[in-house]
Amino acid sequence: MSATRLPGTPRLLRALNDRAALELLLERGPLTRARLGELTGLSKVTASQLVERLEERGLVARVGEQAGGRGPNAQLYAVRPGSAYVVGVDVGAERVVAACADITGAVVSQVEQSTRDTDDPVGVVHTAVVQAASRAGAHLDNVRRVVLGTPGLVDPTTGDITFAFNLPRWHRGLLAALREDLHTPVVFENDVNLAAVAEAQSGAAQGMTDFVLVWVGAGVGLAIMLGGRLHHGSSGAAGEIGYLPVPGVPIPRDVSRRAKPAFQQLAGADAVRAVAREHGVDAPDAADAVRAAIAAGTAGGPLLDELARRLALGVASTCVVLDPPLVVLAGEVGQAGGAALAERVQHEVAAITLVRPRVVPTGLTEEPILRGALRTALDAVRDEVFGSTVG
Amino acid sequence: MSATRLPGTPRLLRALNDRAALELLLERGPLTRARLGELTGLSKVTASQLVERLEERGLVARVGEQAGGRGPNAQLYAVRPGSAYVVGVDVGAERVVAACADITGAVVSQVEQSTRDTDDPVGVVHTAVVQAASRAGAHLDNVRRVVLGTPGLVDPTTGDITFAFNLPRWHRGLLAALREDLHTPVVFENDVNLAAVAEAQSGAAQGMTDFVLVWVGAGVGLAIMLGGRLHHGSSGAAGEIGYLPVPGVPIPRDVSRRAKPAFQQLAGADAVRAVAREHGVDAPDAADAVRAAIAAGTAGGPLLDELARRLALGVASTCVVLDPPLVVLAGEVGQAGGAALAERVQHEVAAITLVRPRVVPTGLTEEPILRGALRTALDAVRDEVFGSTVG
DNA sequence: GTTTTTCGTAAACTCTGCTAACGAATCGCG
DNA sequence: CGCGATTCGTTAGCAGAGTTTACGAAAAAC
Repeated sequence: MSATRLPGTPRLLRALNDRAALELLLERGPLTRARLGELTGLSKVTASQLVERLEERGLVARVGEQAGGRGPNAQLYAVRPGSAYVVGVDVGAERVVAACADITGAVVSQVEQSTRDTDDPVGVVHTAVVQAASRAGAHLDNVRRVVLGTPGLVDPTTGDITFAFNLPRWHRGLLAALREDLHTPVVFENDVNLAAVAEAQSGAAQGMTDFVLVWVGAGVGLAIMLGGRLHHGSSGAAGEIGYLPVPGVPIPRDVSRRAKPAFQQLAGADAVRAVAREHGVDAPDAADAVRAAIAAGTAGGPLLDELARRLALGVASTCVVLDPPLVVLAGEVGQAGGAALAERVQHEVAAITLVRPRVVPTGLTEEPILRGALRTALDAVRDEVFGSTVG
Repeated sequence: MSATRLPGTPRLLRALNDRAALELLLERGPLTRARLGELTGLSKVTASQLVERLEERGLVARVGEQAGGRGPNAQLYAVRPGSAYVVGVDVGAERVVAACADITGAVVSQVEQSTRDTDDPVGVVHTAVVQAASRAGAHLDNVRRVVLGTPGLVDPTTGDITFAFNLPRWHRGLLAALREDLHTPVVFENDVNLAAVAEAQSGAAQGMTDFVLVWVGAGVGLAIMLGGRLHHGSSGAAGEIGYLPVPGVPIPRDVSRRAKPAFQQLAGADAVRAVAREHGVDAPDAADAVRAAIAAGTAGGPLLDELARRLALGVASTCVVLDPPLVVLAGEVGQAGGAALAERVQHEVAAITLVRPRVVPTGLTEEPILRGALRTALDAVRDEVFGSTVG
């Protein structure tokens, strides 16, 4: 009938303040009641009651005393790590890495397994998740969310994988299998998107709310971070820049799963190897080729220039549309290229468009996709456990 | 010292509820105290006190009675139109249109003037603003904001125009001149962005929070609406798709103000006229040429196909990056092309990329830029006058 | 003309946070 | 070593905001 809004009852204040306090405890480490009052803007006595309340709910705990001050020693409080856990998984084609983090974000365990020598890859993933949890000492009931990072597109309405270009077929059964006996939400997320989340948390885009991450590996991909949130697009296909119609490659007039996307053909790992060969660098792996070029110093310049010229076409298209302040180059090739490649791309982009984004290489080496998966899971779980601010 | 957050004091509730009530009064017309209670979720008593408060603040007023019910006639309340005004201006190269709207959004006056026969265009704009206000019966002190829609880029930090491709020089002096004696905020906004705002309010994108608008006129431009808000980009240059590096046009290796942007060369009005001539259609104006092709029925097909093919390159690039659910074609050429052109573009985009956005022509004929300017001004002014929800 | 329903307003209560005051603990200084 | 100065945490009373309950008055229904 009438779309009634959420009322504006006093109870809302509690939720708001409790949430703010918990967020502060996570960000600024253990805090005293008094300090928490200052930071939230609440009075000393209200802050004190708030802590008591959260302690009763089991969300925070006393973790020590702060000596050295003038008056009596203040009690320090922190979020209780054990109040909830999450599991993140990097589901690659050949290996699976799972990790478990507590609600403070501390990574408590990590498991890696190969899927090459098995004929039950779904089982492998499943076991990895369960193992990660158990090694963390987390009861499965206390694992509140599992986020799986994979290549391919995720349908934003169903959460299923809709299009998987070079993705093993078995990923399909994964959601169902995990959801069946883990009584917890399980979600997919695109791997490149997760890498961007990690980059924003502790990589080259630390503290930035707006930037894009260009992934250059076997395929090329793009993650878009706007206002601190990922932009997925209406069908989850935002950032599939492999399909950019760029100059220099014939545009397939009928997109099918067979046709090779234009920009991908120009800048994917296959293309990188081919270009490297033309420049006299022969390596089994695209990233190796790039590293060789960099090691060669001046002699490697022309190869890097050519790669930058190609990448710049896609980066320029992206930047002309979005005008981000920062572009992060990631993926095996992007990482291998380092500052040398990033600088060249930045220069090249500035040459062909008006926008002049900063282009930098990834600042992460250790499992960016996995870290991003954990972070994504944490954000969602904190909303649940701490009580959402918005209703 | 310590970055204290906003407290969570009871007073915040007032602000929240008052704001919600005002918003409802704007959206759902005059309301009784009881109905307002239902819609906000507040109790009858609180809603009643709320109305009283707003009436004292001069923001709402009794506008009648609702007879026909069972009990005593309920009093109807509505937002007082005169509590604030805004002025929007479409600043074109050859003419200026200004309009004044009251805080309810009703357009109260509209003024149009040519800038061709004068050597003081700044004065013309200035006069138009003042006239629009006075004809609306609004005292200048009560005009709380002026939004100027112009071509060119707006620097998000300063609000000044940073880059104006084919923009008369005198726009520079405009901000200063208006701010000098109007004691009110004056801001520039890109005209294409404003068209998108209007389209979302009452055009082809009505009710959509995510879509893009492609402007095809003398130049080509793009406006990006995400989550109901315009995306401007870090330097205000988001959507300058004239600079897209598309196949079929040599990419200028050194972007200067002289060099013609690639996609612009392919799909701007000049290109449209040229293509039309090749197809045997000779018209003084690009939009006329398109209309002629449509009027020609089957015979005009090939021309429209070619235009769609060209436009699709830019639209595809945009959609590959953003994956919007809807693309609106606007501008003189986009409007002239109507459904015939939009359908062809939609088909063509689907052929070269994986994403399949709906492509439709603009649903607005009357001064979209002006309407968008008014709407933009209103959104800001309501935040000020009603008290912002966020602090 | 009576009954029923609804409007608007009081009065009393609940929930939340604030200010003031105070005992207790700790350090600094004579 | 003792006293004063500070700061922690708590208790008590108050102020702001919304809720439930009750009620008189007005309009329609019967």
